[in-house]
Amino acid sequence: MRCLDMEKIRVRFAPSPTGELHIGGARTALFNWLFARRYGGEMILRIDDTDRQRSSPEYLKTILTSLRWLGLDWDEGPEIGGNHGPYTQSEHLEVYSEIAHKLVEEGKAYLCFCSAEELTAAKEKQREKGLPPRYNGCCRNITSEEREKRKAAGSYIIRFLSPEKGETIVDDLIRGKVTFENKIFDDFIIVKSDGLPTYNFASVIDDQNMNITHVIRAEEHLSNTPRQVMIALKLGYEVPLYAHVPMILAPDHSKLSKRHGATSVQEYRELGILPEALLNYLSLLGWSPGEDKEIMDIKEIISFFSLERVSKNPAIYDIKKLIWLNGHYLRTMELEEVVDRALPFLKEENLISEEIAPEEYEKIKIIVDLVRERVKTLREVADASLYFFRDEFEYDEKGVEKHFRKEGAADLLNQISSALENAEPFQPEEIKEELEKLSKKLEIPLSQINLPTRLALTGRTMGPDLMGLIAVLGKRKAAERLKKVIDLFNLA
RNA sequence: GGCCCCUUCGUCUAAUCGGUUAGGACACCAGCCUUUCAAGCUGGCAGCAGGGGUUCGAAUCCCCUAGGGGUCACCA
Repeated sequence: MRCLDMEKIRVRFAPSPTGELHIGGARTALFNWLFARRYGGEMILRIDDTDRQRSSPEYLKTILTSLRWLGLDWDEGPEIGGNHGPYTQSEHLEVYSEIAHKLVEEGKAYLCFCSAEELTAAKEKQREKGLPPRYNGCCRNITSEEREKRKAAGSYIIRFLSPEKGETIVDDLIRGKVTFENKIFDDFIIVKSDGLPTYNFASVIDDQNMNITHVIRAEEHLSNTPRQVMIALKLGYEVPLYAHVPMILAPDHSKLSKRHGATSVQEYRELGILPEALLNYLSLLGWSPGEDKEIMDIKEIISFFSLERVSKNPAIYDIKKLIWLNGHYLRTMELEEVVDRALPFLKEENLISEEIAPEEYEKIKIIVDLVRERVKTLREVADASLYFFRDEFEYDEKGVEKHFRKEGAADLLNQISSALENAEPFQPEEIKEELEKLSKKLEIPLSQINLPTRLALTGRTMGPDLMGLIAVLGKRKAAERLKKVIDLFNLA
């Protein structure tokens, strides 16, 4: 057990670059980061890329990008270095190999020459018999002479010699002491036939060499932990403190996967979710500040965070709450902040050009302010403001049927056009006055005027404040659009 | 199947040592506001998995059952 008063807290997030950063990984990264920041510790980023087949530099890049986008930084790791590098496992493979062979020399591990096919066949048999699939230990007692001969002849793997008696206890900060009987473990593999270490092995060595004090990771690793503890003990390492945080599950209670829709940080970013909202939401999955407080900025989350308040049970991930939170952030953030983040989405939809003149920016600001009350994502900002930037758009069919396809529609639209003509200056207040005047003159309710106006100007039956909308559009465009629908729908 | 973890409204969660009308949030429903739609405000619906103990008293402690999840890979 570690003596924590004497050393600085050091935690690590160790993704393997075999996919994008998903929501579960992001939450694990977040909890590590919060723990480090809360207690003045250090956050290390390590890349666990010992799976040659599935790891790729592209995935690594998106993971780093996602972490940075979320605002989770690291004190040591890829791209910034540190005193405990290299921070990518594939860059110091000799270390693992050396230690593995040392264990073999000491009789704590041994070479196994069984082929992958033989092993899977044997396991299949055991499964059929209803027995747990275990390695039968057939290479345990090969003589050193025989070993050298076969070693020269072909590839081999290295297995850890598991103790047959006793128990291994994992002291978990969240779950308490968890006891495993040693006899349930078979001689698991620590070095694969390609010479690369397995996760359980490499991880233990790196945690030691990087001086990791707390291993905070998802609960799926709890069952692996005794193996790691056994290795650490055999190697004479200090065992770090563990904290296994609950899993994040899909709404159908299964493990989160592609078929559950957006699961990666990157996808949420593209959907127009704000990092602030995602971080806030993620922090609430398996943790709570202990009071009725849910909307928190990152500083507050750090100040409230503690592992004692992390819950034990898995959390089912509910996108509705994330979306709601995002909407909340969208309408409470500084307007300019929202505008700046919406800009890329507007560009992507080809609503604005790459370069924006200052006066155009001011106009966009007014537009974003107008629509942000009723959208929940940045992407929706683009959709909701489409007709401000384009003159061509669809008209809501039901709306057309209801407000245009009737006697006197053309006349009404013309009257509205004239009324708007009189609004001077062309500002919401004045526009409203003119439309109200028209409503009185025609002796019809204001809504009978507003609805067709909105439809003619935007193609939609709902949207932001009509007067504000008309003002932004401008007198000329408003008149053009009102006239246009008369021809377009052949109104009488 | 073996082992391990978990179990409070549909969902995320609160309830420090056992004593609360079991609290908040999302979602849902209703009302208010209103030029539409939202937003906002107000109110409502809804939960201690089940069964045994221990105790004056249990969501909270113990046991059993059930359910969910994880793991048992030359993946991490």
